[in-house]
Amino acid sequence: MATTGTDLSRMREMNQLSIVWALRGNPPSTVTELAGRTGLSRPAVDVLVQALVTDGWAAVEEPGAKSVVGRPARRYRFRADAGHALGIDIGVHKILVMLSDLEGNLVRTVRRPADPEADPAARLATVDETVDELLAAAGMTESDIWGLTVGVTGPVDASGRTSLFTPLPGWSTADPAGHLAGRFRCPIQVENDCKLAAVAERWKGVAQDADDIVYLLAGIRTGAGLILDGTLRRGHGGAAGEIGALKAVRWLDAPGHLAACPGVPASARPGEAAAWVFQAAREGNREAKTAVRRYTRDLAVGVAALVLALDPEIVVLGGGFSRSADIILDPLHRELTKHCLRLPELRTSTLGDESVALGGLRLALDDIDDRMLSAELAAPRAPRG
Amino acid sequence: MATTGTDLSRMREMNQLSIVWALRGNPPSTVTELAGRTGLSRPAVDVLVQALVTDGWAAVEEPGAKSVVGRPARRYRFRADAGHALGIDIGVHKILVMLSDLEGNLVRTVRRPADPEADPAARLATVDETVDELLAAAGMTESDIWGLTVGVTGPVDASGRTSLFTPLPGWSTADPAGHLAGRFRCPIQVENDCKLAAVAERWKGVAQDADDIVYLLAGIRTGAGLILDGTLRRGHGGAAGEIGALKAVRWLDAPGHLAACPGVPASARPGEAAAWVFQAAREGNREAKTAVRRYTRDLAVGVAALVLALDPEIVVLGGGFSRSADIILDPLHRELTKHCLRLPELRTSTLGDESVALGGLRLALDDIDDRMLSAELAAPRAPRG
DNA sequence: CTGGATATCGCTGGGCAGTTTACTAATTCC
DNA sequence: GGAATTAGTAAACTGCCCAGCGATATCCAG
Repeated sequence: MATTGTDLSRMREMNQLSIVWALRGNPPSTVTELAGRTGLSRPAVDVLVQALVTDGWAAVEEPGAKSVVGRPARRYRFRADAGHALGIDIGVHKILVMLSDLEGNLVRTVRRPADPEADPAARLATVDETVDELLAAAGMTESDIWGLTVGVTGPVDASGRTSLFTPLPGWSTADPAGHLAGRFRCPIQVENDCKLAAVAERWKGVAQDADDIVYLLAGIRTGAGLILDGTLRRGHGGAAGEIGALKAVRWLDAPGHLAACPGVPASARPGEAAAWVFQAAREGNREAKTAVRRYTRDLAVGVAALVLALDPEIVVLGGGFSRSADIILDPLHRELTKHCLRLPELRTSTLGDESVALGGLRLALDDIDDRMLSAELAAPRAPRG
Repeated sequence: MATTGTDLSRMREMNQLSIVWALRGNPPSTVTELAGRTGLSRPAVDVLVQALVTDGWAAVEEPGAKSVVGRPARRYRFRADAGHALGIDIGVHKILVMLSDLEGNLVRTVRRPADPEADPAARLATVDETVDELLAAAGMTESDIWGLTVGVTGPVDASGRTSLFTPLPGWSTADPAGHLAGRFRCPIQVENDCKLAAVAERWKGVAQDADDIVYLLAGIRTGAGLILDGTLRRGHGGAAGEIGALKAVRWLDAPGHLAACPGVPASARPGEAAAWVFQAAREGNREAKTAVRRYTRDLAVGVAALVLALDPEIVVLGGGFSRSADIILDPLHRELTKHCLRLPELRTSTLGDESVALGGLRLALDDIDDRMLSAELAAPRAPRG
């Protein structure tokens, strides 16, 4: 930890930054309020915030005759619309793109269906179309986007590829980052979908209060994303959370218990079959209940392995099957009790299928913050990848 | 992240701190060298380092006629002996206490045998005697110790107890922190032995270059300690790494394969039996080799679970059996290849049975740094727990 | 033994950032 | 309309770092 020395100019930069942090996420603030939040004196805040205004980071709101005594104060707000971020979920069945401003306020969402059998080129073409539609609807161009994250299935290596494995056909050689770099000059991240969903749960989901989270994707696929000490755990090769690959953990076969349940309509697609079984179990069907019990039993081994390895505060149940959490949660809890030393809290995701794109947004915003705000504070401008 | 504003005095403090970091771990340095390391100007460093001298953090070394041209420079050194730290390993068979200065230089080590069957009171009495002997030999008193860490077996909760389980008889209700707080007024930490060993491997062992480490304690007991992103991973309830509790992971039974090997002398104690088997396997004994293969097969399941969950850079093989790494490493590597997606590097610990106390030292020193150096820089004084 | 080369030491003036203090401006309450 | 309250602004003040200069100490060549 080679701390480097500081001089006056750096100090001013830091104070300007501290004002940005005090402005962001708060309603338009007066100089006095900012002075209170930052610990700086009023004159100092005044000078700094005016510099932020001329730089384009902040905007003045003239006082709107508030019902307070004393002279009404000018209010300053962070110009969250100075830049925007994209979260792109490249799923098996859908492409979902979300647009937010610098404060993370959602501006627009566009969703398109995707053919599960589509090859990478076709899938990326759909991504392009979806992005086109969203940008057009929002009245923006590529240069308005300061950062974006792509969520894909399978572990993502340092180059943004999913070389180890992925359920998307042909995707192990696809290069989504390279493809998008042709359009976007901003930093582009590619990340595993479970990891992004975990990030989303901590940002806007049911795990906002926790620093140590195991996110469980329970659906036709089974996977996990880890947040430790409040930051996403990627793993040295990007493959953290892939406990399902262990043979003793039967995550690959687990959903098969549901599909193999007697009575499932022969015409049902995988997702429908599971939904049928959960509904049947809800209605008391004995065989369905057995299938669910077998499923959760297999699911629990992997969760227990993660819980024992990491001792998290919360396990979040997400993915398509989390809609049937009322059926899954109890047997899962019982199974985990058998395996674990210390049982973490079990919560059910409420973000639905937007969690991956949301987590992508958060990661893109974090990256923007790292580049724009921590280093130096120039005029607002899209960072270059 | 509510960054707080900064003023001149804080800036000076930060610069003084950066000089402390530039002094520590380096040979006595000239003002010019410090200026180069910190990026500050020579006059600034001069003033700050002189303040450090009057505060007692630094000492002047008059120039010793060096073979350089030009006027010989005064050299300043960090007064690492201003305070000291203790690392205490409360093991099943031994009590080991290590003393270091603020730079982590070992000053003295004292070891005493412990009765495996001793109750907590007797064990803590042995700890007291060992500490007494060490302090007397070093010519110090309790007030010279600024921080200490106790290593024990079993997961440690927030209060410093091992309430979940521990192989030390009666220890689940023992309170080593409370006991030592009667003597020492400095901060006292209690931590799991595997976790401390992991810290030691990153500090002075074979994993100094890695940020993501799984430490495997392979001995009569089996356990693990995790370092992620360069910091010890404790877990929300202090039970991270306890993957051995999973039934599918046969860590409890694994060493039994060695003890049960045909041909082991009936009189051998557990540790001796394992050593006998490893030696026999080395000499080509077929049954011993089978026992070792069975042992590593069981061991590998748990390691694979940790590797798949965390995707570390390095797995360090430590514990008593690591002396026979030549026999274990190959079959372990083969088994891991079967289970894992991406195989981390496998290394063997070289720290021996001092790793727990060493890791305790590192944790105590980190705590001292956090309290003394990051916050404010008063005159050197032992922090209060 | 002496003078030059070299690098540190110690000092001084300049600039900058934030604080304190004081004063003026704008609004509400009575 | 005046008192009370709060915001905006300007000045003086303090503290810190930096650039630059002369003084100092040592080595080395002749």
